[in-house]
Amino acid sequence: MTVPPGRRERKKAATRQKIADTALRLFLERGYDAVGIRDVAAEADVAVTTLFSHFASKEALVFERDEDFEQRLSQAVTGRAPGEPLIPALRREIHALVRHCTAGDAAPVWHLIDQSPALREYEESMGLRHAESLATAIAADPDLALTTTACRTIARFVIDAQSLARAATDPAAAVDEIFGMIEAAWEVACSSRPVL
Amino acid sequence: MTVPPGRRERKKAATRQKIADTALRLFLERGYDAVGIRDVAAEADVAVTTLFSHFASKEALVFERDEDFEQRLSQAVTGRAPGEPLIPALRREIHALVRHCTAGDAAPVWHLIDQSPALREYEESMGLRHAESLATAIAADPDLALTTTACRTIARFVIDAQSLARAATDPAAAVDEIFGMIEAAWEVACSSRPVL
DNA sequence: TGTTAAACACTAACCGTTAGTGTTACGGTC
DNA sequence: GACCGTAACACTAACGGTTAGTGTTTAACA
Repeated sequence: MTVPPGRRERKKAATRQKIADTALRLFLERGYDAVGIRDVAAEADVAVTTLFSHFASKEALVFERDEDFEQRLSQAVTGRAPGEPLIPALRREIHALVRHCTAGDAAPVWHLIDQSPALREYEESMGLRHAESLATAIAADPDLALTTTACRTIARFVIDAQSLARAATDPAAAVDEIFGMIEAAWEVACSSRPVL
Repeated sequence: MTVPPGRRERKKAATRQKIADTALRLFLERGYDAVGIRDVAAEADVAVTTLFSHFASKEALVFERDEDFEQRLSQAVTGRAPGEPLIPALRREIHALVRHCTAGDAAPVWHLIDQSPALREYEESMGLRHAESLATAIAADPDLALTTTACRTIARFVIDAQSLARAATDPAAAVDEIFGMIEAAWEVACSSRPVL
């Protein structure tokens, strides 16, 4: 894991990165729908099958780093300071994520996403995956001891917050507004906990 | 609108219905992935292009009546008794929808959906559309006067409730549990309303 | 009755994706 | 240092959903 990876793995990672970079460049230049898989493969100088051995779908080329999202959310739960309440920790994380999407160098990519129905649909479905893994992280916390349904619900709400805030005119304010609502939902879930 | 439709429209509706029925029968018999569009078209005795002039995609064949969902949700808001609070009205509607999905003659169809990733993804994306139209209905109620963000948030939560409850072991109990949380979120949204 | 628009049909293709089949090239082992 | 197993990569050919292009029939309406 921590030892310097062999040439083979370096080459593999390089190929993957070259494909992803090429794809993103072409998508930004010409638009997502105007670029075919065969174009990307040719420009990256790999075979189509090679491309699909690195990425599960055309959409996955755009969401190359989506596992980071998933991990960051889970770690906001599992890695928070002892005794720190859950919702503020999540709120901080969502603030950071939304900022990352609406400003900074990732913004053009999100602009691309907003314009392609296929990408938006894929993003939603990613969101569900993230919500499920977040729910698992919440359910695993012994300090909380909530219903499965309550964990899943809160997780969904948090993902909704990210998605809704991105679309709002003032994203940061929207995060706060929605998290006010989530906080209240959270307290209901805690107070009707099965075993106190 | 209310006059008896002409022969042309009756024929069109009949063709559409025949396609939908044939598709659903084949899907239930052989499984969604094992049936191709060309199979459905041949069995319904229409051309493939005709099929696609009635349905936008293969998945849409399964969710033939999804506009009913959308309308029922909006009507639960706009058509509720004067003075009736919003959330209980929505809770009733979601209870009915969840019951319809988990029991009754629609249950086999939902079993089909649960087993196909393509159908699940399509359903989510339908859910977003439903949430957006529900949000519009909520925003249009002059008694409420909420932020756009608050309306969208509540609408999403309600759609989440439907989706989460369907997957729970006791769907009806899950609806109540989640709506307890939604009610709390709702009150926060109301109390921090822009103009009282 | 004739005009027009819409429903329908057919062919042929496009595009994402995958199966099948080899061909390298690297890493670990003797 | 030669050897073997394996994983990355390549190539062809196809499959399945979807659409463009081009007619042909049918029914509403003047």
